Amino acid sequence: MKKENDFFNDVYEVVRQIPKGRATSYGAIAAYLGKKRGARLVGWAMGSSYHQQGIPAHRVVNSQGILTAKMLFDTPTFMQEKLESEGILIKNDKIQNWKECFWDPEKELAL
DNA sequence: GGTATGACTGTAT
DNA sequence: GATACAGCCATAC
Repeated sequence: MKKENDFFNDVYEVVRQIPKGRATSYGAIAAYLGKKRGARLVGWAMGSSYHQQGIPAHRVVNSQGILTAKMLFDTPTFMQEKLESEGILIKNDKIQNWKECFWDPEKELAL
């Protein structure tokens, strides 16, 4: 079967649509794609493609708003500084106003 | 096709 | 609050 609409592709689409100054969680994306417990796939998919242009992977954090992947970027501060530059307040690698920055694709995209 | 792994999440202790 | 364990799904070997 064709796979042009891979899980990866869907992840890219969603992540690309994350507005500036906002962030979302792996679980939210997974749930939006129908993989209620496939958060790991989202993270894995991102890790395999965060190098690609147009994928603001730094806007994707875990359910607690913690920058779990910051260490995987070129620099451990890249992710935090990037988010801070967009207006997101971060402390201890964790988004302080997480609930305010949280961008839920199921609601925002309102499919 | 089975085993191992992963940027996760939720429940249990 | 922190640690431990289990669940879930796709990719890689």
